[in-house]
Amino acid sequence: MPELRNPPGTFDVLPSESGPWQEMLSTFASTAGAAGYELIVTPTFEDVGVFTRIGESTDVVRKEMYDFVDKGGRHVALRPEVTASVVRAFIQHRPVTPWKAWYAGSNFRFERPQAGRFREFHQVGIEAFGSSDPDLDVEVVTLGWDFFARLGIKGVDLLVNSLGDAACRPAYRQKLLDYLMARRGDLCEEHRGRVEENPLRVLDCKREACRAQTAGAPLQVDNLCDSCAAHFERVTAGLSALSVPYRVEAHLVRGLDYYTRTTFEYAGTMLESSQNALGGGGRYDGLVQAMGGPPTPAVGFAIGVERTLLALGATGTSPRPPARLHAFVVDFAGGDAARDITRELRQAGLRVDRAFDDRSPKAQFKAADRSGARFALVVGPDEAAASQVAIKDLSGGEQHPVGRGDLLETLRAMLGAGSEASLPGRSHPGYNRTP
RNA sequence: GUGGCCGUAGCUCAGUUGGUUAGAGCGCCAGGUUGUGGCCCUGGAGGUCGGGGGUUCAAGUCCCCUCGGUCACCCCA
Repeated sequence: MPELRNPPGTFDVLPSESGPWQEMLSTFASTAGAAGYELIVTPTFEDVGVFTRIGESTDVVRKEMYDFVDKGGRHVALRPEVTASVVRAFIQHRPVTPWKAWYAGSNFRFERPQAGRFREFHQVGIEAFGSSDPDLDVEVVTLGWDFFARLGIKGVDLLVNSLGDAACRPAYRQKLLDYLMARRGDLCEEHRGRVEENPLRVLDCKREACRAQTAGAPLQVDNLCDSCAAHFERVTAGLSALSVPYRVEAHLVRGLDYYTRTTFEYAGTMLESSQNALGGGGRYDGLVQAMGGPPTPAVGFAIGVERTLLALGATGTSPRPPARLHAFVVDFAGGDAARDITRELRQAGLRVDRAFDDRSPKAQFKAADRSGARFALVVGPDEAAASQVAIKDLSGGEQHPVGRGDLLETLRAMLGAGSEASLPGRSHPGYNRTP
């Protein structure tokens, strides 16, 4: 065992297995970009206050925060999620609305790692500020759905719910609390003493005791005020109109308690592990104001990169591996040709690699083969003396010389317009690895 | 924070009731082919048996502690 290792709950994505990451991020970028969302980059750490506003009673804030006092005496925290940072940036910079942003990056939560759960994990997500139009909810939910579809992931369940707003949530909360208090003794041990703290949580409890009691509990969706009911109706109607299959899950209560009205989750039914939420989000019409900004409705989602990659492995569909090399230079005539040719071809837009350390021809050809390159460009003493390069097709074996000056042109012709599609693929054993 | 299972070469693993210099396959490097990969043959490099302590004439093997991994609870991405 090496002395120095990555910290618990973190991991390396090695060059040989980073293809799916790149594929996933570029797919997300183009999906969000096509809908008018633009990249936002915010700090990975913030003043701890940015995150405590997202809900003092949530586990994320209470016990999972990676916070510390820095050398300047500031109490900061590595972000446990990105939404709070985006809201902070929105308030700080006051952009004109509607304001639509997407992001990708690390998040940190101090928890015991397990399948699909890490201390540093990655999310991609979008946030849209300044509109309470239910059709924006539909756009956001659909974007996430389409993202999974574009990756070819099968078996995603879309769960939607409405948590109401300031007008109808308190009344419902009281109604639910009355119902639960009457059955308090039959709830699970955990919730028996915490009903008043957050009655909605009980609905989400997975224990048998609670489930039995909450089966007939009043539901928020049945107790929405007129405007929330109309909003939710428009959202579900929109999803139906766009043929996005969803299921109303009245017990869906998300972990961050800033959500209002629409909440949703993408559940991976293909995952064997118990962490099967691929992503989730909702509307948070009160958060901007709660964090000191102007009253501004907003909606967004976050999707877990690791879990989505797990889902890709589980469904057996993998993103196309990245293109490999066009050519690999084999030079055993001193190295000048390798040095010059790689530069020339790379500047011309080709993907080219070479060997170093003056290795034997055999070793260099072996390296060329392993690189997945389509052609080997061979320069030995004979070719060097004649100012030639031998182009060898690595899939077959035939080889013929061309003049040094004709190399680029000839190679381009042989590659067939140099399209990416002409590159050989390669299997990626790392695709089914976790993460 | 709590619990189950697991730590032997880069990877996947074997190692007999504790008993001599700890093995295999794959991978890597070299040679077979004075200049040619993918197949084959031969050879080589690579290990404080996660770490520490204990029991014993003797520990990879048994005991304790610790670190790490993994899965689950909780919660969530």
